[in-house]
Amino acid sequence: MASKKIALCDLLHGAVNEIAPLLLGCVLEREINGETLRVRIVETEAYDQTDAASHSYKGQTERTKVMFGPAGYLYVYFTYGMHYCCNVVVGPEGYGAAVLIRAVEPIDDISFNSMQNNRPNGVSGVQIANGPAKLCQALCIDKTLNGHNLQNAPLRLLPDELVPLKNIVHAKRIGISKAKDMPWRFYIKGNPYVSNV
DNA sequence: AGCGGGATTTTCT
DNA sequence: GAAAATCCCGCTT
Repeated sequence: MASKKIALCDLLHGAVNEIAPLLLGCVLEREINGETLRVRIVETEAYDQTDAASHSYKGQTERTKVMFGPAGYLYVYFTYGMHYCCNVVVGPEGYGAAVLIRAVEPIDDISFNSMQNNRPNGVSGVQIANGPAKLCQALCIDKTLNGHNLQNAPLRLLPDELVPLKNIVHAKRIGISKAKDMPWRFYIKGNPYVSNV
């Protein structure tokens, strides 16, 4: 036993604002077109049903029903007429909570190159995945993955290195008009892929 | 470096 | 009918 591995279901047990920082450092493994892309999560934001900025705030709807389902599933929403963003559903079934994945870092060159090819107009460098809609485009995540179980192919969430607390920055959220002051955005200190530093 | 606007469609009022 | 958990481009300091 070289390292103690955490099970996904254990990691997702608790309050959403406690789980959001724990997802930093976890790996997303996306299988697409015969390739396996691996990225590390470097920035997250917490949302739950007590929060005026959350899609689950006004109760369950057709769009948000995945947020009210069991933990460990993917909630994908479409916004601004052109963008997808993805969340990891947490919390007990019946409670609407999820963690928005805001930025990821490719783990190897194969992942980096494929992700860059998935982004239009020669976007390169950290720009390929330093935002919630950017990473969805880079990893080909759209509404067909809404409600997907993250323990299965073609998209898995794998607990990995726990990021030490001293390397995690705790900040206000970005891009929302309500409840802006809730310090529910988390990112890895100094990581180049973090958005809007 | 920073601000402002346009793209474009789903979702809810 | 309006707003939206965004991104990108162009213009101004």
